[in-house]
Amino acid sequence: MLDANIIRQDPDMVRSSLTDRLYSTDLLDSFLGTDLRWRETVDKNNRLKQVRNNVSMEIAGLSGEEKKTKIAEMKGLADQIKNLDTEISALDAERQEALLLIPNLVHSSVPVGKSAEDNVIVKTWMKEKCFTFKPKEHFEIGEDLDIIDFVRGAKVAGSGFYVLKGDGARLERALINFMLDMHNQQGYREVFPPILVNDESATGTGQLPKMRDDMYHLERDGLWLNPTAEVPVTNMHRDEIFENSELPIYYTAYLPSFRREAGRHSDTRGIARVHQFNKVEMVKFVHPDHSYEELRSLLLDAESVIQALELPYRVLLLCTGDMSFHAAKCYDIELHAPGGDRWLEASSCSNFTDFQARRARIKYRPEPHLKSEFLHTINGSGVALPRTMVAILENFQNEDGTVTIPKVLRPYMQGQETIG
RNA sequence: GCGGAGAUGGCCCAGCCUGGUAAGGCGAUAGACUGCUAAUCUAUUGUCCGCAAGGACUCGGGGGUUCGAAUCCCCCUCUCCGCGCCA
Repeated sequence: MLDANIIRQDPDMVRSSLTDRLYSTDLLDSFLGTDLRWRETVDKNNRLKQVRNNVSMEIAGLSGEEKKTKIAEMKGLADQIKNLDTEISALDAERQEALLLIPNLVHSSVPVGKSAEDNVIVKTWMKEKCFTFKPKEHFEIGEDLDIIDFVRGAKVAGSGFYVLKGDGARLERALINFMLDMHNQQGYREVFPPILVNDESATGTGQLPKMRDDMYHLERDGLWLNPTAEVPVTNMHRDEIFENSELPIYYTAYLPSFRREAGRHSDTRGIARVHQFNKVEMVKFVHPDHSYEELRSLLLDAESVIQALELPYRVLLLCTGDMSFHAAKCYDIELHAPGGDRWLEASSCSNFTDFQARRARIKYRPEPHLKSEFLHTINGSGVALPRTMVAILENFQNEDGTVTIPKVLRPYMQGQETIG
């Protein structure tokens, strides 16, 4: 959520940010109009309330006929105030609605562009792997080795779900432990939050109202299955104020995540795009002055996981048109999957600046006596499991159909060196 | 799920029965005073509107009654205690 004051002061800046992100500027105009009417009405009502407060004080000191007369006079005023209150809450709801749908302002270093094609490759690590045989795609490998079972997944929950079996399940568990251990060493505190989140949490990080259709909803209890650990982890501190000395705060969390992937029709084969997936996430709460440095270091922390796994990857700086609406700046890490010669997004590292903090009211106090201000939140996957699994299976496959286990994972698999 | 007790400013806590517009304390910061620290005194220490003067709002959340609600009524959330159920 943007600061209403900034929108009022510099609407043209907001307008150009919206345009760069390929958003309509209708929301901005609708906000400005409603906001003005809201402020006028609040002001008008405050004047009436001032009269009411003053007269009520007088009444307390009166008695008899005089008191009765005053009270009679006030009845009409009470009705007027009540009507204005109703009007104000309707206007406020309207302006909040617009405010919640306006995307974050883009950082000046973000390239302007329309689609994924305009993203900028800022780093490439390791050469794409060359094979002396034709590499298989991960779903073939998974089924040949009987470590991924799509049929059983579909039977249990439906299309878009799968079962990991035997060494597949163990590899998943090894990856989770390896990643958590690594992030622990990098200074992130491990947490295991609720998987279900309420409306306030989903609004706090920006999933609601815009992404409503992409989340699973439990109607009866009013809860959502988290689409990313970013939601519960960030919302742990909703409505909290930190002392400056407590920042920065780093968390890491392993959590299953759920996405309905409504309206998606391509990429249905395999485990690269599924409804339920594991992810190890990093979340930072930082001082606004340091958020871009913190983003860079978080990106490096995510990269180091992939480097340790010896997987070829590249880092993209997303353009304005391809960024999610709550990010001010975002890097994607893509893994190379040689089976289908594809690049798979395994991590998205974003600086949300004060966008989420304002929605979720997460503040810090610059100095003990000073007014609290919104801090900045940053997060990134470190990293998404299924796509890492795809990259491992496809990059480490051998001609005989077996898969070599990356060295760093072997301690997590009782020293086992291959699957199959 | 049932019964009981609670939720008050950054923190603690009074006020609620009997409606009159949030007392007091702690911590923090600034100033005063004092060889220094401490103590003491004074001020500041929630949100919104407003350039400002100023005003409005705020007692877990939402409704209602009233000229006026922390206080009375209704609904909801969370916490604690007991009971029930349960991996």
